[in-house]
Amino acid sequence: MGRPPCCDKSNVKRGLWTPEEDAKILAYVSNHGIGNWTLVPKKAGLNRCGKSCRLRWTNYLRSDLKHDGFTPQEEELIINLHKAIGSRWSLIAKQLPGRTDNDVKNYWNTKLRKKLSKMGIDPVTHKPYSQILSDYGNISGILNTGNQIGPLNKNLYYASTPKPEPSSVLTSFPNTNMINMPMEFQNSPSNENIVPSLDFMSHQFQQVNINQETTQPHFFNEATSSCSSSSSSNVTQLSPLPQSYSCQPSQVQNAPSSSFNWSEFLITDPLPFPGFQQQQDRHFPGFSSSTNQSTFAQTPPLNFASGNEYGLNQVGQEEGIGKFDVGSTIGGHTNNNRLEASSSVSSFVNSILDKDSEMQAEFPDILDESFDY
DNA sequence: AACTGAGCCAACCGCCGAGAC
DNA sequence: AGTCTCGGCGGTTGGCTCAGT
Repeated sequence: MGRPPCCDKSNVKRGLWTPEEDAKILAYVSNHGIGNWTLVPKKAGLNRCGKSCRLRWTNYLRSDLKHDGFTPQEEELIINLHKAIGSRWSLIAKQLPGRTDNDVKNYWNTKLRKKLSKMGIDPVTHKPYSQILSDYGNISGILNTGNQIGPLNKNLYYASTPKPEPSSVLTSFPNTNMINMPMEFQNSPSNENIVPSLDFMSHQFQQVNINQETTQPHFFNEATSSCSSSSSSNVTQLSPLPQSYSCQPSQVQNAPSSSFNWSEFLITDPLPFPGFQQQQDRHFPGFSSSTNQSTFAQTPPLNFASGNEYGLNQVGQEEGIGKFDVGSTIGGHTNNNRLEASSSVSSFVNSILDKDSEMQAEFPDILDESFDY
């Protein structure tokens, strides 16, 4: 039953590609075009998995790819799109001609994330660290029920946090409530804009000369983990944290002891995206979470490149770079063929709106709160 | 010259939805 | 209807390069 396997994975070559192998793929594609990748290794005379051939082609060999460095315009577009839709690298890459999702992802991880962090902006939430502290402290103060369970575990912290600079100034947490975040709130997906991100925590600890043995808050010490990023016990059975550092549901070992129905808060697509509401408000004054799609379709086009709030170089709008033209796609008014958003993007936006409405209904108090940059 | 650590990036891993069988 | 692969995707890793010591 089913198809035969595409290749014998134990007998295929792995690792870096040689120029000869590249030439074989190029020759094959130029003669036959791209189609069934499982046939490519055999027909091209390669001892590689078809999936590996496809990746080599899409990420490196395609003739339309750029291999030079990212421009400031591309850089800012990536930042703005990441702010709007998170780590949907393929969607972001579609707005950058000649770039692959792998390119964008690597560039983000190696350059942009650090750059934002140095500027005092949390690269996950795209909010200033000071505001995250403020938001988190306020929420924690309101909802603190006495549970002292941290959303991040020690291993994750150590794995992600650079060694403190010897010259760092010894301070303390501005608001100790942040280490006592109530469990109920940690597990609400609507809390994503408020839970301190890993990057934020990393940044925060760079400002603190931590004596790991004596002064490190129990926030990081308390939990143990069976997965790479979350604690055990009842804290992280379902994680509200962004996908990049949350446990997969299959990794959950123990059912929550609470009668609270956590499954109600599970969403398969971890919306909302940090900053999306701000984007709506910024570009469409009066556009509320409850705005329906027909209203949305009548709004002006989104242009994520129009802002320059990070102090980076202004995007070259004269070249059309950065037109994330959601409005025109949905409304059917396309003015920029080169960078027109795909239908998947528009449906993606629709799903955002749907989720947003659901979240608004379920957590009105939290989502009504505005976040200003 | 040798070693070390950070930066970078190509490639792999594992998950998922769609569709073939 | 159930099983399986394919293709797409995001996350992670391995190895190369280079600067600093």
